[in-house]
Amino acid sequence: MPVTIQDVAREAGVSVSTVSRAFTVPDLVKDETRQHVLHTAERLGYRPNRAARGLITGKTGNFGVIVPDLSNPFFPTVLKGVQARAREADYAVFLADCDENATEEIALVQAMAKQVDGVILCSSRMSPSQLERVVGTTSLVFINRQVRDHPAVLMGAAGGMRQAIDHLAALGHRRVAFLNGPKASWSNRERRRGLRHSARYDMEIVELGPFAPRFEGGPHAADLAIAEGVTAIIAFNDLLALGVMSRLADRGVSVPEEMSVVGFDDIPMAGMATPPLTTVAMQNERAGRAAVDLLVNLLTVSGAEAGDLRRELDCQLIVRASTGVPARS
Amino acid sequence: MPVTIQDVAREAGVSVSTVSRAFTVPDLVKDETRQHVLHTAERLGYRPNRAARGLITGKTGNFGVIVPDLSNPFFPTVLKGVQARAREADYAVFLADCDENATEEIALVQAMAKQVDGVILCSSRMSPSQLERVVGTTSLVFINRQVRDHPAVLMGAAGGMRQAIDHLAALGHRRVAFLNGPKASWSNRERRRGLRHSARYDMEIVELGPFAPRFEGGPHAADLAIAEGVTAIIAFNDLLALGVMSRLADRGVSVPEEMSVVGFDDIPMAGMATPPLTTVAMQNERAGRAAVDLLVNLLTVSGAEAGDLRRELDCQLIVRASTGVPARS
DNA sequence: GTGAAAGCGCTAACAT
DNA sequence: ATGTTAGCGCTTTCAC
Repeated sequence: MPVTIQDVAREAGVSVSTVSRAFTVPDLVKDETRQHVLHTAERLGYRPNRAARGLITGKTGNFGVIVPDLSNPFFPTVLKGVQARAREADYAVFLADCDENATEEIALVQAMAKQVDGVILCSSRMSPSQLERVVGTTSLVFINRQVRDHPAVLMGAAGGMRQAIDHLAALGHRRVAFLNGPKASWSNRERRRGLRHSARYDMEIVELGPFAPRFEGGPHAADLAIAEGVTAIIAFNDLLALGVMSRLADRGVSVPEEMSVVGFDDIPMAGMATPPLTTVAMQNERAGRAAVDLLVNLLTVSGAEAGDLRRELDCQLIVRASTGVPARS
Repeated sequence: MPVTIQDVAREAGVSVSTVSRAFTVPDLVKDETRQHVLHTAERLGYRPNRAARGLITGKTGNFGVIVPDLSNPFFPTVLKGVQARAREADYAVFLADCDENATEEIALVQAMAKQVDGVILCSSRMSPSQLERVVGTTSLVFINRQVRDHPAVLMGAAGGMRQAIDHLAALGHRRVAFLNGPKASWSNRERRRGLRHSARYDMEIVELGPFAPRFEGGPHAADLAIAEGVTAIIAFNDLLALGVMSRLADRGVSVPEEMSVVGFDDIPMAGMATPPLTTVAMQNERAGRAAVDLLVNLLTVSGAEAGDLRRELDCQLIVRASTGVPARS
């Protein structure tokens, strides 16, 4: 029932090779013939079967993306960028959600491998040894994870973290909590690194956690932070920050008058809908696009010298409301 | 470089047909042989090439999902359900974002068609005539869209809307605004329908919009609603509601003391992080799973009699905080 | 119960 | 510039 290349060839009165060439190497067929073939194909509603094509070329025109958890709004924003860029580059994308489970993640890469030219691993939860096992299965590009010299898009936290610290310091905060995210998370290490790098003699940092990077992790984290007597909280991400704020409200601690809260990630909605939450905006969508660029480049280029394999994106503090209230200290 | 069925056959000392059978029709090969083959395959790390298989069977083991906008947090939650159920049924999923653009949507369906066994169209933005054009391209299952007798998962709004209306009435509200979403949206029609169906003699409904179902649409909507002198606002969805609340805060109108706000969709974060927002929770994840069930059923069953083609999910009002403040009226 | 061979839709040599 | 042929990795008759 589907229209094949044979059908088009027969209808157009040429050989299949000519039809094939009209699509893949247009320059090799006479202008007039090509027009005719293309027109016939259009009329018949022919669309090349990429799977069949891939069988012989070894290229599928697809790639995969694996994210830890779709219900974490951070990932859809990255995906949005991936999607947009993928279509521009004429790639179709397989999506999978590994549910924060490294074993699942491996299985998914392997399941996808044969149907894709490469896979983008978003905030991979795999251990280094697990990672080694999948490397080589297919072309890999990482987002927010550094694996030896593999291509990666890294969303740095140094700039945003420094801004956050300076901001809080300027408001008079002297004792601040940092709520750790997942310990296997590169982003968490990166944020801690930024934190240490921005250390100030006049500010004490209390590290808490790790906590699940979700709303549900917030309440407990808030209780611990309050018990520590801090006047400001820097949460691993917005979701956690939101959970924290919810608990603070329940306990009658007002933000930002009594407690300043800072979150990471760019979930514009979070900060906009909850103005006292100050956030460090990440360039999620751009990261998604960059990852596709890297992958396409990797697959296109001769291979040996693949140009820059690493893309670093920075981030920026966004103060939406009156976090500008000095700590009572 | 990849391990093929040939490699396994050679290594196991059997023919390719036997290997193939060991995987697809295990009963047809002797127990002992099968064990040996499967073991060898495992050892070599062989994974059948689904594309090649699909070429001959006509089934790819993949399906596609198209959503209007990944940055609308409603869709990722549905996707989460789709993903979970897809993996259980051993399907891989193609994802595409049509950017609220019907023309894109058509193109995406056609582009996917050859690589999938079916497509799930989530809140399709296509016009009826556009829809007719893609029907027949591949098996289609709709979410929140009714197209003749095509399989669909419908998230009804009647129950939730009635609860919302009764709730607001009980609080003493007599003049309530409904902020319309996209006019091509089935969900919007469904919600309006629920609204009319729940009409009360003691309550006046002011319809406004349509507005984009996004945070950005809220501020303007809020201004119009205030100008209309309503004491409560029912927004098409949570995103819009959040935008409304943001504007209300800017204008010094406190929620819920001076204005009650109700949103739709299940973006748990929205209501949890912003307690004065009352929401009607939809069963997004379940809808995603149901859609996959429908599709799998459609592809598996003999075809003629495909069982139930429609799944209706209901919704429920969630009052998280003190919306329980009577209108001053 | 197992093997040999044909062929799915397509592209890439190799002719012409 | 175009046609012919041989497969890509797999399933599926058809023999044995």
